[in-house]
Amino acid sequence: MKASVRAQDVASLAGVSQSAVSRTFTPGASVSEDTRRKVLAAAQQLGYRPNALARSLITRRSRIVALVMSYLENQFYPLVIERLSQQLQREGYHVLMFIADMDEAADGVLAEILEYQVDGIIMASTMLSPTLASSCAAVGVPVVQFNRISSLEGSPRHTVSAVTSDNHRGGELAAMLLLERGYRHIAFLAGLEASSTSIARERGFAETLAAHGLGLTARETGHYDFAEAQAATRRLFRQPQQPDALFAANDHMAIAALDVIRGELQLRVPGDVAVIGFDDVPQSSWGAYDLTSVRQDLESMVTATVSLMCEQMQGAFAPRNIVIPCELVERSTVRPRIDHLPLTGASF
Amino acid sequence: MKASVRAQDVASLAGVSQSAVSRTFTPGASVSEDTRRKVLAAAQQLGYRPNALARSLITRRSRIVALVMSYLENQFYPLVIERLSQQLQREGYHVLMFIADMDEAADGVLAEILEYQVDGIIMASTMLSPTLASSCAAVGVPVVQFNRISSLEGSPRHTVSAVTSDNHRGGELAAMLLLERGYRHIAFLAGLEASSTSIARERGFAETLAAHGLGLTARETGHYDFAEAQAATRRLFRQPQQPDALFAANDHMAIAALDVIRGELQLRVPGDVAVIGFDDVPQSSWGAYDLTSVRQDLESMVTATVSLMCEQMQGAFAPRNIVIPCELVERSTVRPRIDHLPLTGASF
DNA sequence: TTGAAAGCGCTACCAG
DNA sequence: CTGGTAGCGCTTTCAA
Repeated sequence: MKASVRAQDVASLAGVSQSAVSRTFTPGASVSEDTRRKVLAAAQQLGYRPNALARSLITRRSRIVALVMSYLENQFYPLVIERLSQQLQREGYHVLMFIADMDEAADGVLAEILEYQVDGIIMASTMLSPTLASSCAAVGVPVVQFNRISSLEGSPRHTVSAVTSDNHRGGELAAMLLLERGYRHIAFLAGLEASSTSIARERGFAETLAAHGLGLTARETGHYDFAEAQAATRRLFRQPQQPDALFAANDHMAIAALDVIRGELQLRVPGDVAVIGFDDVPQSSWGAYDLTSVRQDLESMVTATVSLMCEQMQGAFAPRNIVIPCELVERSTVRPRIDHLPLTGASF
Repeated sequence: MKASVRAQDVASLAGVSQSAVSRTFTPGASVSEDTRRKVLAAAQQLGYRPNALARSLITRRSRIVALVMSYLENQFYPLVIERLSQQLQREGYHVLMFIADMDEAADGVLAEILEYQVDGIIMASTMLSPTLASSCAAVGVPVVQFNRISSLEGSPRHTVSAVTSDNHRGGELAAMLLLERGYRHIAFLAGLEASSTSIARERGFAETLAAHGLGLTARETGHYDFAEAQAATRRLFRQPQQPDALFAANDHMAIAALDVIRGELQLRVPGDVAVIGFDDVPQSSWGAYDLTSVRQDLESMVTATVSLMCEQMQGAFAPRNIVIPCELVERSTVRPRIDHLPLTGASF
């Protein structure tokens, strides 16, 4: 059934040595135009394709990058997969995909990945345990975290590279917008307590409020999950002091909140309540939501991740963090500025 | 930097032969409990992990399955990735991910995949050209198509296995619901003209209408794209005879249509217009849409795909098509039955 | 049950 | 530029 054409077969047919065949398929090797033609013809005739596994065994480079991910329900991540694999493909790498649970460290999974001699590992929306990080370092496999940074508690040796948005700044932008538009009872809907992104966004947000003499009216955790975010929203609005604005750690939860606020609580957005999300996923621009959001620059993040990865795969570099600016995208879930209205409280 | 522990190193430390190490890591090989213990201890100490590439070279099974996909914008497919890789992982396989363009055959990409000696290829939302299909067959790599079947024009030799929903039946269900609820000016929003799913859904839909003496009031193509589906919807409603119901080839386009119908055209749903989608993606149950849809049984489809794939990887089987039933999920974009209203036209 | 030896298909290093 | 030769790390005979 399976023919399995080897380089030797091609060599025999072409009347050259097996080495010549190898060279023909190695970019930048020295082969005469004549041999090259003969080899290519023979290869074509036999349907020969070099065996990447055998090649990797000797070159010690598999040209495979592992992508560990969870939480595909959030549309942001599918887009990451798409752009990341396209860009990696362009660099000659292939993506070995792994799905991990969102909240647990991906150790079990990664041990297995290592057997495939991957040239690098990209971790998105997943935590890398310090143990695993060091074992990757020991084997010399570069790791880049996407949209999450290592907790600061670990020793420096265990720190790994990361690409993130400027989440802190994003939180600031959200807070400034709400303050400017006159909202004063402001709530935050967190993602996962341990998530570095959620923490940074909240910090930037709360610090900016505090700088203007405001605290968080309420705060709940939605675990980045739609149903849980809905439940959290209900709790938020069950307080005696109802919020007049809500900042969610991502769009996915902001949309869940919008459904509760408009559908169940019968409140108007942005009249009664303002809502801001984070990510700017495609769904946020859908007509029925039209969500104001802090956009993550997916394209730049992916580009940075790929170049950081390539850089680390070239040689051993010190871990590096790349921070991508993010920007506010105004839609209709925060009321527009009304210039003739005097602002109460702090000035801007 | 890179230690690269080999079986030989473990053998030396454990004081056994390298073969013994190999056997220890080969399930079902005959090793004494004593040697096994010594090997495991040494392996642990050195941090040894078998090299899967070297293993594959000799066993001729890489335990890698290629997943070729496009069109991740439609939330259905990220979920497919998630479930598929989880189930494949459970069977001991790993997923090599490829993103292909939606409308072009995935030939370039697949030629590359073949070099990695994948044990099988799963194609989702992508077409496999007959040329490529036969070249896979020649190499003996099983191919399973997910949610798409080969065009019937190809010679039987080039037919490959496929898993689909019962799309024809799904179209029937949609038509029956609209007829029953008294809609009579019914339009269809197609996906891609060449897409087997879109074709089957339309056929089941149109045939059922025809059986009740009705034709399609209008028909446009949205190319499975949000913006294009919106444009197509505008064209649909620009006709002299405005539709009072719309069936879209998938939810993604149905949602795009809903935005246009409600937001731009200021029509009420389901009062003025009914909308039905296909897939039942999570977004369809979001409060702002609450879309009536034909549900594809993702879980069953994935399970069928995995078992079909495994079956083919065991030995050469004849190509097989598995069809999974689908079911109607009623939400609020089609008006409820009103029993006391006499139905006009055909009876049910 | 064990160890020695023969490759899997390829690249890389030699002389020529 | 070319062909021989020596492995990459592993599994799998084959004798012991």
